[in-house]
Amino acid sequence: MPELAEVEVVRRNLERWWEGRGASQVLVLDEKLLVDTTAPAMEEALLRPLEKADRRGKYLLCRLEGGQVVVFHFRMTGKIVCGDEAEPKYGRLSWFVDGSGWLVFKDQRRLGKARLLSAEEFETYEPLERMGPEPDDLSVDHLRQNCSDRRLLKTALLDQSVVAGVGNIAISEVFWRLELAPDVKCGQLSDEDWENLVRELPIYFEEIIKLSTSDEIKYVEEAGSSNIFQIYGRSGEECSRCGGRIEKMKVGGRTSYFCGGCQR
DNA sequence: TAGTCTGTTAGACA
DNA sequence: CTGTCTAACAGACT
Repeated sequence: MPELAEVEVVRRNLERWWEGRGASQVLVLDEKLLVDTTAPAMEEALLRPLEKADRRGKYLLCRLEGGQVVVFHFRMTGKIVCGDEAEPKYGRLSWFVDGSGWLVFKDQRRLGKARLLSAEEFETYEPLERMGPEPDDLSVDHLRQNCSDRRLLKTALLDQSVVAGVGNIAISEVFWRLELAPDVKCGQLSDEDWENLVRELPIYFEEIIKLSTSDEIKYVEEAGSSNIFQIYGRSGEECSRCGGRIEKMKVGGRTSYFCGGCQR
Protein backbone atom coordinates (compact mmCIF):
# COMPACT_ATOMS: atom_id res chain seq x y z
CA MET A 1 0.00 0.00 0.00
CA PRO A 2 0.68 3.46 -0.18
CA GLU A 3 2.55 5.00 2.67
CA LEU A 4 1.68 8.21 4.48
CA ALA A 5 2.45 10.44 1.50
CA GLU A 6 0.16 8.66 -0.96
CA VAL A 7 -2.72 8.48 1.50
CA GLU A 8 -2.30 12.19 2.16
CA VAL A 9 -2.52 12.95 -1.57
CA VAL A 10 -5.78 11.01 -1.77
CA ARG A 11 -7.08 12.84 1.29
CA ARG A 12 -6.42 16.21 -0.32
CA ASN A 13 -8.08 15.08 -3.53
CA LEU A 14 -11.16 14.00 -1.57
CA GLU A 15 -11.42 17.46 -0.05
CA ARG A 16 -11.89 18.81 -3.55
CA TRP A 17 -14.04 16.00 -4.93
CA TRP A 18 -16.30 15.16 -2.06
CA GLU A 19 -16.34 17.50 0.95
CA GLY A 20 -19.67 19.13 1.69
CA ARG A 21 -21.57 16.84 -0.64
CA GLY A 22 -23.13 13.39 -0.45
CA ALA A 23 -23.21 10.73 -3.13
CA SER A 24 -26.34 10.34 -5.22
CA GLN A 25 -25.54 6.72 -6.08
CA VAL A 26 -23.36 4.07 -4.43
CA LEU A 27 -22.20 0.70 -5.76
CA VAL A 28 -20.47 -1.97 -3.71
CA LEU A 29 -18.67 -3.87 -6.46
CA ASP A 30 -16.72 -6.28 -4.26
CA GLU A 31 -18.02 -7.13 -0.79
CA LYS A 32 -14.66 -8.51 0.20
CA LEU A 33 -13.37 -5.05 1.03
CA LEU A 34 -16.09 -4.45 3.62
CA VAL A 35 -15.21 -5.19 7.24
CA ASP A 36 -17.80 -5.45 10.01
CA THR A 37 -20.44 -3.94 7.80
CA THR A 38 -22.84 -4.82 5.00
CA ALA A 39 -23.19 -3.53 1.48
CA PRO A 40 -26.57 -1.87 2.22
CA ALA A 41 -25.17 -0.13 5.32
CA MET A 42 -22.16 1.19 3.43
CA GLU A 43 -24.32 2.29 0.51
CA GLU A 44 -26.64 4.18 2.80
CA ALA A 45 -23.79 5.81 4.72
CA LEU A 46 -22.10 7.19 1.62
CA LEU A 47 -25.28 9.04 0.66
CA ARG A 48 -24.56 11.41 3.54
CA PRO A 49 -22.35 14.44 2.92
CA LEU A 50 -18.67 14.21 3.74
CA GLU A 51 -17.95 16.54 6.61
CA LYS A 52 -14.18 16.13 6.65
CA ALA A 53 -11.51 13.89 5.16
CA ASP A 54 -8.76 13.15 7.68
CA ARG A 55 -5.68 10.96 7.75
CA ARG A 56 -3.93 9.14 10.57
CA GLY A 57 -0.81 7.23 9.58
CA LYS A 58 -1.83 5.18 6.56
CA TYR A 59 -5.52 5.27 7.44
CA LEU A 60 -7.94 7.52 5.57
CA LEU A 61 -10.82 8.73 7.73
CA CYS A 62 -13.96 10.00 6.06
CA ARG A 63 -16.22 11.72 8.58
CA LEU A 64 -19.80 11.80 7.44
CA GLU A 65 -22.54 14.13 8.61
CA GLY A 66 -24.33 12.43 11.48
CA GLY A 67 -21.13 11.08 13.04
CA GLN A 68 -20.38 7.89 11.13
CA VAL A 69 -16.81 7.43 9.88
CA VAL A 70 -15.71 5.38 6.88
CA VAL A 71 -12.18 4.14 7.49
CA PHE A 72 -10.20 3.12 4.43
CA HIS A 73 -6.93 1.22 4.48
CA PHE A 74 -5.27 0.76 1.10
CA ARG A 75 -2.82 -1.98 2.07
CA MET A 76 -0.65 -2.64 -1.01
CA THR A 77 -2.50 -1.47 -4.10
CA GLY A 78 -5.57 0.46 -3.01
CA LYS A 79 -6.35 4.00 -4.13
CA ILE A 80 -9.28 6.32 -4.71
CA VAL A 81 -9.70 7.99 -8.08
CA CYS A 82 -12.28 10.25 -9.69
CA GLY A 83 -13.58 9.63 -13.21
CA ASP A 84 -16.51 9.06 -15.55
CA GLU A 85 -16.68 5.31 -15.13
CA ALA A 86 -18.66 3.63 -12.35
CA GLU A 87 -16.97 0.25 -12.76
CA PRO A 88 -13.40 0.62 -14.02
CA LYS A 89 -10.97 -2.25 -13.85
CA TYR A 90 -10.17 -3.18 -10.22
CA GLY A 91 -13.05 -1.01 -8.98
CA ARG A 92 -14.35 -2.28 -5.60
CA LEU A 93 -16.57 0.55 -4.34
CA SER A 94 -17.99 3.48 -6.32
CA TRP A 95 -20.00 6.51 -5.34
CA PHE A 96 -21.18 9.34 -7.58
CA VAL A 97 -20.75 12.89 -6.35
CA ASP A 98 -22.50 15.63 -8.32
CA GLY A 99 -20.05 18.07 -9.84
CA SER A 100 -17.11 15.65 -9.53
CA GLY A 101 -18.04 12.28 -10.99
CA TRP A 102 -17.56 8.70 -9.90
CA LEU A 103 -15.24 8.28 -6.95
CA VAL A 104 -13.88 4.76 -7.07
CA PHE A 105 -11.91 2.74 -4.57
CA LYS A 106 -9.65 0.68 -6.85
CA ASP A 107 -7.57 -2.18 -5.54
CA GLN A 108 -5.82 -4.63 -7.83
CA ARG A 109 -4.83 -7.11 -5.12
CA ARG A 110 -8.01 -6.86 -3.05
CA LEU A 111 -6.19 -6.56 0.25
CA GLY A 112 -7.60 -3.11 1.01
CA LYS A 113 -10.37 -2.56 3.53
CA ALA A 114 -13.29 -0.21 4.09
CA ARG A 115 -14.91 -0.09 7.50
CA LEU A 116 -17.99 1.76 8.68
CA LEU A 117 -17.84 2.94 12.27
CA SER A 118 -20.35 4.75 14.43
CA ALA A 119 -19.09 7.84 16.22
CA GLU A 120 -18.69 5.79 19.43
CA GLU A 121 -16.87 2.93 17.71
CA PHE A 122 -14.55 5.38 16.06
CA GLU A 123 -13.57 6.90 19.41
CA THR A 124 -12.17 3.58 20.57
CA TYR A 125 -11.03 2.11 17.25
CA GLU A 126 -8.01 0.15 18.33
CA PRO A 127 -5.62 0.51 15.37
CA LEU A 128 -5.82 4.27 15.80
CA GLU A 129 -5.64 4.12 19.58
CA ARG A 130 -2.29 2.41 19.59
CA MET A 131 -0.79 4.31 16.67
CA GLY A 132 2.36 6.32 17.35
CA PRO A 133 2.75 10.04 16.62
CA GLU A 134 2.73 11.43 13.11
CA PRO A 135 6.26 12.08 11.77
CA ASP A 136 5.82 15.84 12.17
CA ASP A 137 4.87 15.34 15.80
CA LEU A 138 7.68 12.99 16.71
CA SER A 139 10.22 13.68 19.44
CA VAL A 140 13.67 12.21 19.98
CA ASP A 141 12.60 11.11 23.46
CA HIS A 142 9.55 9.21 22.28
CA LEU A 143 11.51 7.53 19.53
CA ARG A 144 14.37 6.42 21.74
CA GLN A 145 11.98 5.10 24.36
CA ASN A 146 10.48 2.79 21.76
CA CYS A 147 13.72 1.68 20.13
CA SER A 148 15.61 -0.76 22.29
CA ASP A 149 19.30 -1.13 21.48
CA ARG A 150 19.06 -4.65 20.05
CA ARG A 151 16.22 -3.89 17.68
CA LEU A 152 16.78 -3.18 13.99
CA LEU A 153 16.08 0.50 13.36
CA LYS A 154 14.19 -0.47 10.22
CA THR A 155 11.86 -2.81 12.13
CA ALA A 156 11.22 -0.20 14.79
CA LEU A 157 10.31 2.50 12.27
CA LEU A 158 7.98 0.19 10.35
CA ASP A 159 6.13 -0.48 13.62
CA GLN A 160 3.10 1.82 13.41
CA SER A 161 2.90 2.09 17.19
CA VAL A 162 6.35 3.71 17.22
CA VAL A 163 5.72 6.25 14.49
CA ALA A 164 2.74 6.51 12.12
CA GLY A 165 2.88 6.21 8.36
CA VAL A 166 6.43 5.03 7.70
CA GLY A 167 6.67 2.31 5.05
CA ASN A 168 9.32 0.26 3.31
CA ILE A 169 10.11 2.90 0.71
CA ALA A 170 10.52 5.68 3.25
CA ILE A 171 12.98 3.48 5.13
CA SER A 172 15.31 3.15 2.14
CA GLU A 173 15.04 6.79 1.22
CA VAL A 174 15.53 8.24 4.70
CA PHE A 175 18.38 5.86 5.55
CA TRP A 176 20.09 7.00 2.36
CA ARG A 177 19.60 10.67 3.27
CA LEU A 178 21.16 10.08 6.69
CA GLU A 179 23.88 7.74 5.37
CA LEU A 180 22.75 4.94 7.66
CA ALA A 181 23.41 1.28 6.89
CA PRO A 182 20.21 -0.62 6.04
CA ASP A 183 20.72 -3.09 8.88
CA VAL A 184 21.80 -0.60 11.56
CA LYS A 185 20.66 -1.48 15.09
CA CYS A 186 19.02 1.15 17.27
CA GLY A 187 21.88 0.90 19.75
CA GLN A 188 24.38 1.97 17.10
CA LEU A 189 22.90 5.42 16.54
CA SER A 190 24.55 8.51 17.99
CA ASP A 191 22.62 11.34 19.61
CA GLU A 192 23.12 13.26 16.41
CA ASP A 193 21.71 10.38 14.33
CA TRP A 194 18.51 10.38 16.40
CA GLU A 195 18.11 14.12 16.01
CA ASN A 196 18.73 13.92 12.27
CA LEU A 197 16.16 11.16 11.96
CA VAL A 198 13.45 13.09 13.78
CA ARG A 199 14.21 16.16 11.66
CA GLU A 200 14.40 14.35 8.32
CA LEU A 201 11.29 12.13 8.46
CA PRO A 202 8.71 14.93 8.11
CA ILE A 203 10.84 16.69 5.50
CA TYR A 204 10.98 13.49 3.46
CA PHE A 205 7.21 13.01 3.57
CA GLU A 206 6.55 16.64 2.71
CA GLU A 207 8.76 16.36 -0.36
CA ILE A 208 7.21 13.08 -1.49
CA ILE A 209 3.69 14.47 -1.01
CA LYS A 210 4.64 17.34 -3.32
CA LEU A 211 6.11 15.00 -5.93
CA SER A 212 3.14 12.61 -5.69
CA THR A 213 0.39 15.17 -5.98
CA SER A 214 -1.93 14.27 -8.85
CA ASP A 215 -5.46 13.08 -9.39
CA GLU A 216 -4.34 9.46 -9.53
CA ILE A 217 -1.50 8.06 -7.51
CA LYS A 218 0.83 5.99 -9.63
CA TYR A 219 2.85 3.46 -7.75
CA VAL A 220 6.45 2.64 -8.60
CA GLU A 221 6.66 0.19 -11.48
CA GLU A 222 3.04 0.83 -12.39
CA ALA A 223 2.48 1.49 -16.09
CA GLY A 224 3.02 5.14 -16.93
CA SER A 225 4.79 6.00 -13.70
CA SER A 226 8.26 7.30 -13.17
CA ASN A 227 10.44 6.51 -10.19
CA ILE A 228 10.55 9.64 -8.06
CA PHE A 229 12.86 8.09 -5.48
CA GLN A 230 16.62 8.48 -5.04
CA ILE A 231 17.43 4.82 -4.49
CA TYR A 232 14.26 2.77 -4.04
CA GLY A 233 13.95 0.45 -7.03
CA ARG A 234 17.29 1.57 -8.44
CA SER A 235 19.66 -1.29 -7.75
CA GLY A 236 22.57 -1.31 -10.18
CA GLU A 237 22.29 2.42 -10.79
CA GLU A 238 24.73 5.07 -9.62
CA CYS A 239 24.28 6.86 -6.31
CA SER A 240 23.54 10.53 -7.05
CA ARG A 241 25.62 11.57 -4.04
CA CYS A 242 28.83 9.58 -4.25
CA GLY A 243 28.65 7.74 -7.57
CA GLY A 244 28.73 4.37 -5.79
CA ARG A 245 26.65 1.41 -6.84
CA ILE A 246 23.12 1.06 -5.47
CA GLU A 247 22.48 -2.39 -4.01
CA LYS A 248 19.62 -4.17 -2.33
CA MET A 249 19.35 -6.64 0.51
CA LYS A 250 16.69 -8.15 2.74
CA VAL A 251 16.46 -6.52 6.14
CA GLY A 252 13.72 -7.45 8.54
CA GLY A 253 12.16 -9.60 5.85
CA ARG A 254 11.73 -6.83 3.31
CA THR A 255 13.95 -5.37 0.63
CA SER A 256 16.13 -2.38 1.49
CA TYR A 257 17.94 -0.38 -1.17
CA PHE A 258 21.17 1.33 -0.21
CA CYS A 259 24.37 2.75 -1.61
CA GLY A 260 27.33 0.51 -0.94
CA GLY A 261 29.59 3.55 -1.14
CA CYS A 262 28.23 6.11 1.29
CA GLN A 263 25.96 4.26 3.72
CA ARG A 264 28.17 2.92 6.47
C1' DT B 1 8.08 -21.88 -12.10
C1' DA B 2 9.44 -19.50 -8.33
C1' DG B 3 10.14 -15.07 -6.65
C1' DT B 4 8.67 -10.28 -6.24
C1' DC B 5 5.71 -6.34 -4.36
C1' DT B 6 4.78 1.04 -0.97
C1' DG B 7 0.91 -3.58 4.47
C1' DT B 8 -0.74 -5.93 8.57
C1' DT B 9 -1.29 -9.66 11.65
C1' DA B 10 -0.95 -14.19 13.93
C1' DG B 11 1.82 -17.80 15.33
C1' DA B 12 6.34 -20.18 15.64
C1' DC B 13 10.78 -19.93 17.27
C1' DA B 14 15.26 -18.58 19.75
C1' DC C 1 9.40 -10.87 27.83
C1' DT C 2 12.00 -9.56 23.29
C1' DG C 3 12.82 -9.72 18.78
C1' DT C 4 12.73 -11.95 14.34
C1' DC C 5 10.87 -14.85 10.79
C1' DT C 6 7.18 -16.96 8.03
C1' DA C 7 2.80 -17.45 6.27
C1' DA C 8 -1.43 -15.70 4.95
C1' DC C 9 -4.28 -12.48 2.59
C1' DA C 10 -4.55 -11.87 -3.45
C1' DG C 11 -3.26 -10.81 -7.97
C1' DA C 12 -0.15 -9.51 -11.63
C1' DC C 13 4.20 -9.54 -13.38
C1' DT C 14 9.15 -11.20 -14.45
